[in-house]
Amino acid sequence: VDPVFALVDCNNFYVSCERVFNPRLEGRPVVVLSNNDGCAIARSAEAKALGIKMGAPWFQLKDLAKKRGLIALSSNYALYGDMSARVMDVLRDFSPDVEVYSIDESFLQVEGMRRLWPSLKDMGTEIRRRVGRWVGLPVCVGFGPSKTLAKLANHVAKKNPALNGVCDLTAMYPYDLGRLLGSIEVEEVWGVGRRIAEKLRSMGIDTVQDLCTADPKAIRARFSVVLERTVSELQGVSCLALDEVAPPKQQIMSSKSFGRPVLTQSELAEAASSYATRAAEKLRAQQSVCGAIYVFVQTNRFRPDDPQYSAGLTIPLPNPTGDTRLLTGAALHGLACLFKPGYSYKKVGVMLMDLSQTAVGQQSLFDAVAEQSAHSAAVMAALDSVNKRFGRDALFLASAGTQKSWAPRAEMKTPRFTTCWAELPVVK
DNA sequence: TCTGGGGTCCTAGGACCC
DNA sequence: TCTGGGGTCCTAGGACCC
Repeated sequence: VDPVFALVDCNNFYVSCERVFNPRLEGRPVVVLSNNDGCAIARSAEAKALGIKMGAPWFQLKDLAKKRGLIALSSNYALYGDMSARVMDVLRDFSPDVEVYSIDESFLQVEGMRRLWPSLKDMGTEIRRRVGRWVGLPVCVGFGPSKTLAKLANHVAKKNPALNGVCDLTAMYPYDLGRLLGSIEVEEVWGVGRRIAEKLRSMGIDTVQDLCTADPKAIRARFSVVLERTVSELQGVSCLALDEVAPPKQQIMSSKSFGRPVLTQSELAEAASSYATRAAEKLRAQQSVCGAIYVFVQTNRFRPDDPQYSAGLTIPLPNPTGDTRLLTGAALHGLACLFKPGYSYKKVGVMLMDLSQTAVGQQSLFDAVAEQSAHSAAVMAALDSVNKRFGRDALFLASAGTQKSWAPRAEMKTPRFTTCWAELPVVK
């Protein structure tokens, strides 16, 4: 049986999540901002109509807020993560084979389920209806014989209101499909970014159809095996399999911009300790340990007249560990080496590298080290269970600080409506 | 005053090995 | 005239994704 993939993608996901709990946002231009209230990373249709670009800095949009009633909200990841999980649960009713590709989109493999429906179009329409009714979010559905074509179908569904949010490329005649692909710019293809699009255009490949009919070997020679695969996928040959279980991450990063300039080593250290703690939690959640930690600091590159400084340092760990105390200690040691007074710092971050799975961890040659690491794992298990029960950071290292006056700004954040008892919506 | 934070994969080139 | 050749591992840099 030929594979059929569906790509289900939520429309303006973060904005749509906010609208579920604040219907007054319907019909109005709304953007959700990145961390530190920096850039617009989600836009309602009305905001797009005002000409607001993806990634536009908020300080440049404030004028629109005054004059055109643009509403900006800080990002609320607790809310979006929970809404995402609800959507994915609904999707699992339509196929057992689901790959959660990002917070707002999933691939489904549906060839085994299609006979339950008169057509794929009907299946897609029901997916839309059910996610809309049960979760409250609008989605679009694209079907294709490969993941790349399913992605493209989703794009077509989004751009053509007449399709009512569902596009099935598998049902099209080759001639019509060719005409359709010929009307879409090549950069809309999944895996073709700005640089590759530029190079393709210089070769006379402007539309998706041009890329689809290109010679795969020539593409491989001038680009790489990745783009060659993309061409095959566009031709309807599925090369990318559904990945149902996400493999453990190979590196874990935690870093954020400061809400204000930071000058002192002690404040940088609080932030580094906080981010090392967060990264270590993610590390343990995927049953990994890490063999090295990278710490970096940066000044504000958008202020070229200020003295600039950017540096990083990798600290190898003598024994792989997931212990917040050891990782924080290493991070702070690195920071002490990096810190130079007299600069106005904008960001600090840590990256955990050289990860391995706890179960296959190499045993230490020395009994004392093995004993220590067993003790450390027990302490971390206790720490994680306390924080799971009483809330994040119920128990934390004092080095992370208590005031955190350097914390990123989030001045327009909505409540955690679905994940925090104290912040449940109230109906009056 | 004010400009995000995560990730992945591939390639090229050098070191090194037999 | 006439430099071997094949392989692995590592790193840096570049491209992409959301």
